[in-house]
Amino acid sequence: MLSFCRLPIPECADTQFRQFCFLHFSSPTMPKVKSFFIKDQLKYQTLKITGSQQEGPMENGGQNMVQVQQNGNLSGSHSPIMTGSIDDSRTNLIVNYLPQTMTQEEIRSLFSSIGEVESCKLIRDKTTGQSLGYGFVNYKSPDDADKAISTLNGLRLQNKTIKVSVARPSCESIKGANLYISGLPKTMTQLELENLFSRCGSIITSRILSDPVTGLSKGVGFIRFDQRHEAERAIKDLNGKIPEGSTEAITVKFANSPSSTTKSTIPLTMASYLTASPTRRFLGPIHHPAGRYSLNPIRYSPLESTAAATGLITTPTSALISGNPLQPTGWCIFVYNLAPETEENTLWQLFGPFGAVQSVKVIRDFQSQKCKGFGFVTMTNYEDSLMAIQSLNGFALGNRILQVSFKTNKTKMM
DNA sequence: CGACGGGACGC
DNA sequence: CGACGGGACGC
Repeated sequence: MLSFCRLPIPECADTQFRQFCFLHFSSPTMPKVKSFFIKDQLKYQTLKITGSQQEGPMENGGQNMVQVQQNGNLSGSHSPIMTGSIDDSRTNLIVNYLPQTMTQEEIRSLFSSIGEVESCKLIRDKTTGQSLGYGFVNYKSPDDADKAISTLNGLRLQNKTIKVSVARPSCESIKGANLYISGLPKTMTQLELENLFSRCGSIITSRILSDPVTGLSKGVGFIRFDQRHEAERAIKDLNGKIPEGSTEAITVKFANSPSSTTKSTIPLTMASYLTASPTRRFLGPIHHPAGRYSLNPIRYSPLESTAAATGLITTPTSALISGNPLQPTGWCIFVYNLAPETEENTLWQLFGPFGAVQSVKVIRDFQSQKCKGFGFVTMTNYEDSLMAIQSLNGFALGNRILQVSFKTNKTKMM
């Protein structure tokens, strides 16, 4: 069942190279060919494995390895572990792409089959407790660590192929080096993405997100650099830049941390629940048009104060307003004729009195950071949105007359 | 008269 | 000769 072979990789005992070794098989179930390459040196070697998966590779592999072996000292010639040393640079492994359900004890059990494990830690989300899919295994002996890499790297567990490599020493400078990139051309490949960012530093991983159904790129992706300063450089160099052959500027920023990612969707959902029904109860039934706005209607819309009540009869279906499909996010309102200096707080102040406002957005020119004359406001309740539109459309803000309506589907392309 | 974003965060 | 899955650094 195991789709790996025991295969010593002496040159990978060199810490500098080991972390760049990749092992893969040509076939998931019956590997005939095993190859590896050292990314930094663009050097790789393939071992043809034709016989038994246990003995054959051991011998073949060991001989083949000698060609690239630099200072292999596999069998007994190594010095004993330094007593009292805290040097775990050769014993500490990072295990990636673990199955979601795998526990720390299962990991410990698996890796203990190689040799004595000093410590084992599965990294979990701080708040949810969910596995983050990676962990650390520290062996007592460097030889066992080597053996674990050669034996367990590439092991298929459930739907995952785990990766076992030497962990970089824990160091502040490698944290926060993961970038989130948006605005990528839909045609851009992962390789092209890496080519774009490789000038800024050493890329550890990259990824372009794609729609699981269509397989098409979502135009966003990730780049993890080796060092945080490299990521910072990439933000400076590439944020707002237009890739060659594209017309759109990309956005480069630090990626969310895993824990904040899971948190972020919950408050929005909660907000919809909390604001929707209780608020309406306080407003009273529809046939009672004297809402809170009727106390001072002239303040917002002197010309339309009586018309405001007529829109409260029914909530339209999603088909009626094309820009507002019935979505959990609410009703999106287009606000036009904003001054260049307009900021978000202006929109909050304008729309807040009409009910729950989920978000506001002032659209700005990237270069000047001045408002392009319009913005968007998303409100939770249809009735509140309608009241806000009817009241604020035509409202004089400074020396400008606002135009306020539900958002349509217009885009630059159409 | 015109004018309708950006985000998206990996199972 | 040839090449790579997927949240990669301690929550």
